[in-house]
Amino acid sequence: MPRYNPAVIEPKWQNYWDVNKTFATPDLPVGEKLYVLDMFPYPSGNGLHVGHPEGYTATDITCRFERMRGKSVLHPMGYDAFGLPAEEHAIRTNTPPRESTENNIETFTRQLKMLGFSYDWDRSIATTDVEYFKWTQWIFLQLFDTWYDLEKQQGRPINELPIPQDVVAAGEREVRLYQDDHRLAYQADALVNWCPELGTVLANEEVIDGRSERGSHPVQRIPLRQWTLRITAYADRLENDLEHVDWPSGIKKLQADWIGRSTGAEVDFFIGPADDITQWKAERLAGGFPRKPGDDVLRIYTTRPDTLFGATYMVIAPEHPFVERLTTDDCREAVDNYCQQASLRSDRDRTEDTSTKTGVFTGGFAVNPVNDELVPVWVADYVLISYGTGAIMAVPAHDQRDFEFAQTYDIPVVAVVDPGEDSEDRDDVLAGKVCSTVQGRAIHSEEYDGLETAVFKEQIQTALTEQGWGRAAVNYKLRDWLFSRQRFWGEPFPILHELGDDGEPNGLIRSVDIADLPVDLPYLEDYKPHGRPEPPLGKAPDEWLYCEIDGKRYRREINTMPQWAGSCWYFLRFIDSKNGEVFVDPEKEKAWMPVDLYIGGAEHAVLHLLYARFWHKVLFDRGHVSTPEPFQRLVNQGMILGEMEYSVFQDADENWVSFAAATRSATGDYHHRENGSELQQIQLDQQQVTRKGDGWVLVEDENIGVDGRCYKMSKSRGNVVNPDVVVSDYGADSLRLYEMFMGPLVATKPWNMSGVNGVRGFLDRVWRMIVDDRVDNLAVNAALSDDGPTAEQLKVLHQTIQSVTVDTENLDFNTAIARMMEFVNFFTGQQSRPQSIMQSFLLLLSPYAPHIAEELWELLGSDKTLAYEPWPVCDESLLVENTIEVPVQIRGKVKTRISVAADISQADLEQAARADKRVTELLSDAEIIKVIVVPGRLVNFVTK
RNA sequence: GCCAGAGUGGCGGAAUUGGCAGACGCGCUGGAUUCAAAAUCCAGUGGCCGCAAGGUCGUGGGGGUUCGAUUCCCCCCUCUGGUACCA
Repeated sequence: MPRYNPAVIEPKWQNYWDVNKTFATPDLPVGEKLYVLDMFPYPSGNGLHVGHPEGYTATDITCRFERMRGKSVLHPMGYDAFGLPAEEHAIRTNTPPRESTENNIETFTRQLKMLGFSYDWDRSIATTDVEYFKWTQWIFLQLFDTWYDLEKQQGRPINELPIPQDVVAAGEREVRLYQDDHRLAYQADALVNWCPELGTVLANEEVIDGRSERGSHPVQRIPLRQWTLRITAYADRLENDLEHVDWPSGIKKLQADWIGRSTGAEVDFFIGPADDITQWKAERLAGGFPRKPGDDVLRIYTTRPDTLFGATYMVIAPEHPFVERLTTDDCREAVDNYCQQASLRSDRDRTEDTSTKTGVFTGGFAVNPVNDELVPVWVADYVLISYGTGAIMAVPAHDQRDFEFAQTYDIPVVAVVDPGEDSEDRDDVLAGKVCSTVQGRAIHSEEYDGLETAVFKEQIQTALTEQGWGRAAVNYKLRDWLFSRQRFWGEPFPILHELGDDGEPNGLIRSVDIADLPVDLPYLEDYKPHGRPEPPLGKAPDEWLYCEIDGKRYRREINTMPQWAGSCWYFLRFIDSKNGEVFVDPEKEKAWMPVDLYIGGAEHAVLHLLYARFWHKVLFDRGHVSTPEPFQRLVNQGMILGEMEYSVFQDADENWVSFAAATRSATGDYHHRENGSELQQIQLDQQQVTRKGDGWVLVEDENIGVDGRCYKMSKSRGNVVNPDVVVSDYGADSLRLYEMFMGPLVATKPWNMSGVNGVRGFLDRVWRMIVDDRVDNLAVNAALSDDGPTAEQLKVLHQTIQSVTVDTENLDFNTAIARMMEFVNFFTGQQSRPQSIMQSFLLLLSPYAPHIAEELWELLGSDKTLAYEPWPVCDESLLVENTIEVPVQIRGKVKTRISVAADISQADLEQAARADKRVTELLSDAEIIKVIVVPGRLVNFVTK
C-alpha cells in the first residue's frame, strides 16, 4: 500500500479508537476540564449535510488539540429526535416514528463515525430515549412545582407561595387553583398559533411571517387552552445575564431585542357615566391605582406618558373584552363586522401591508385623566390584544402608526412635543402635518410646558401614581412560552386531570408521582394529524388514558411537549448519561459545567438558546445546577452555500437575453422587462462565461449579462453536497480539512469541489513526504533520516508550531492549515528530513487530519495512538532572526528593501537606508523634508 | 422600513497596534517526465505601459485624518442574513 489510501486507513483508525475507547472521558475531570459541545442534530431522513461537519470538525479539532495539551475534555454527541421533522418523515415513509427515528439515528451515527470525530460515544443519548425523557418530564415537574418570587427575583417551591387570606377562606379547591395560577408551568386560554396543515399549535418563535417555520404553512389565531411556561418571569435575568457570557454580540442583541423590554406607564381612562368622573377621581386619590382594572376604566400602556395631552383618540384591539361595552347602538353593526373580519384575517394578512391602517369608531368615549377631555375610542387591528393591555392612547403627532391612522380617518393631530429649533421639519411637526417621535420640550401640556421629555416622563409618572390614575410599568415583546403540541411524537406531560362525578375533568390537576416516571407514549395505530386541535393521544387505550389514585379517577394530559423540550437540558445529561437516580449527579455537574465552548448555527439564536437558558435558570433557582448560565462561550459557524451557478435567459426563438432584462412574475415565470415575452432560464457552465467589468457575460456574446451566484443548499435546488460522496471520493480527512480551509469558521462560504481536491493534494504530499510510494510495501521515504536537523529546518518547524498553536487556539483553522502547507512545501524540497521533525509535524496535523496522522505516526515507530502525545512546544529562541529585510519607502511607496541586523538602532537603520545604492539614486535630486524610521519595520523618506 | 454582517486577483481567502496588499489553496499558462494520458515535479500568474530595467494604477464608490489607510472618521452604493404595527 504505497499510495495514500484513506479508504483503508480511515476505517482502520476509527475501529482502533472505538475498540480502545480512546476518547472515553472520565466521570470527573482529571486536572483542568474543558466541555466542548456541538448543537446536536435532528436525525432527519436526509442524513448528514456538509453543514453539519463544519461545526463538528471545529469542535473536534479543539478537543483533540486540548487533550494533547493535557486538559480533561468532555466532547459528547446525541440526537434531538422528537418533534415535527421526525414525525413528518415517519408519516411520509409510513413507519412508526420510533422505528424511523432509530433508523435515522443509525445513519447519522454511521456518518459521524465515518468522519473520525473524537466523541465519547458511550455518553450518546437521544431525546426520545425513555430513560432520557423520564428526566425531561421530571424537569417539567420542577417547573410545575415552581412559582416566581418577584421580590427575591427567584423561582421558589410552590408550597412556599403565600396564599392570600380570602383565597384560604374560599377553601381547598380555590387554594389549589390559586397555586396553579402561579406555577411556571400553567394552563391558559389564549389565542394560539394554530397550524391546520401541521395539525398543531406553534410557539411565537416558530411562526415567521404568519407561516410555520417548518414547512411554511399558514397559521391561524384560535383560542385554545394550552400549557404555557412563564418565561416572562425570567425576562430581566435572561437579558441582564447576557452580560456575563462570551457570545457573538449579534446573538446577544438578537436575544435582547426578542425579549424587547420597554418601560413606560399604565394609565386608566374613565369610561363610566360622564357625571361620575369627579367621584371616580376622588376614589382613586384615596384608594390608589388598583392591581386589576375595574369595568369603569380602559387601561392603556404607553412608553410616552409625556404625550398624554396629545391623545386625540384611543384604540382597543378587536379581541378586547370591552369592545362590547364601549360600542354604541348606532355603531354596533360596523364594529361587529370589523371584529368579525379581523378574526378571519390571518396574521399574515394583518402584517402584509402595515402602511394601511384600518379601524372603526365604537361610538364610545373615555376621559383623559390629565385634562378631563373626552377621547373617542376606536377598534383597530394595529393594536394587538397580546401586548401591554391591548389598548392604547393614540398620539398621532408623535407616533408613526397613530399618525397614519389619524390621516386615514381624519382625526385631529395635536403636537405636544416641540422637536427644537434644529429640527428641519419643526414647523410641520408643530402644525400637526408630520409626525415626530424624537424627544424635545413639552407644549400644550398645561403646567408641564417647557419640560424636556425625560423630565416630563418622570414628573408625570409621579403625578399619575399620586392621583391613582396610573403607575410605572414594564412590558416585554417576549410572551410566555406556549408549550403544548397536538402531535404524537413528543414527550407526554406527566400531568393528571381529576375527573368529577360526571366523568369530566373538574379543573383540578396533579402531577404524576416522580416514582411513576417516565410516562411513556402509548402504542397508537393511527397517530397522524387530522387538522383538528384534539391531540392524537386522545385515541390512546383507556388503560393509558385513565388511572385511579387514592380513590379519585384521573385522565392523562394528552398534549405533548414541543421539540425544544429535550434540547433544553441535554448538555447536562451528557455529564452523567446513565444515571438512574438523578438527572445529573451534582458533583459531576459542578465539575464539568458550564459548557466552555458551544458551536452551532445562528438559526437557534432566539429559540433553543433562549429556552435552554430559561430552563437552566429555573434549575439553578431550585438548586439543581451550579451555574446561572449554561453556555459560557458560543460561536456560530457560517453557512455553507452550494457551488457557484451561472444563469441567463433565452426567448422563444432561443435568442440570449441578459439576466438583468428579465423580471419574475408572482407565479414564478420570467418575462422580458420591456416586451413582456416569456423567457426561459438557462444554466451555464463556467466555460461559457467570462468576467467583464463588475459582472459576468457570455463568452459567445459579451453583451449578454450573466448572473453568477451561490445559493443555499436545498433539496429542491439539487445543489446539496452529500458527505458520504465526498468521503468516498476524497476521504474524511480531506473533507475535514477542506471544510476548515474554506475560510473563517464564522463566515458564509460557497462549496467548491475542486477545493476538496486541493486539500487532498496536500494530504498526498504529506504522505509522500514521509512514505516511499514507489515500493510495494509501506515503507518510510528514503529522505527521512536520524541526522540532526539543520538550523533552518528547526526554524521552519518552530515557526509552524507557533502559528498552528496560536491559530488553533483562536479557531483560525484556515490559516493554521495554510501554515502546515508551507511546512510541507518546504520539507518536500529537503533531501534530508529528520524523523523527529516529521513526528512533531504529525502531532500538529493530527487534530485536523487524525487518520493520516495516526497512520504515519505508527509508521514512524509508535505502537499507540498519538491522541494523548504532548502538543509540540515552540522554542522561541530558534525563531530569532539575525538579519531582517526592511522596506524603504519614498513618499510612502516601497522603492527597495535593505537587509540589516535585526536589532539595528533607529539611527543606524536610517544610515543603512541612505547608503543603499538605489535609495541614493532616487534621492539624489530630491529634497528630504522628513524621515520616518520605525526600527524593525521600515524607513520612509518624505520628499518634496 | 429597521437591525446585524460583509464587499480585496478569474475563484475561496490572507495581512499583529495604521507600516512590504494578494500568504495558502483552486484555476490558468509554460516546461520536465511519458509512446500518450493521468499523476508527479519545476517555473510563472492583480490590471495597464514597457524588449527590459522599470513605471503606473489597484482592497465596492466618493471625501477626510496621516509621512503612510484593506485597517481610523464622514457620506453613498451593493450583497447576505435576521426582523417587522410590541404603543
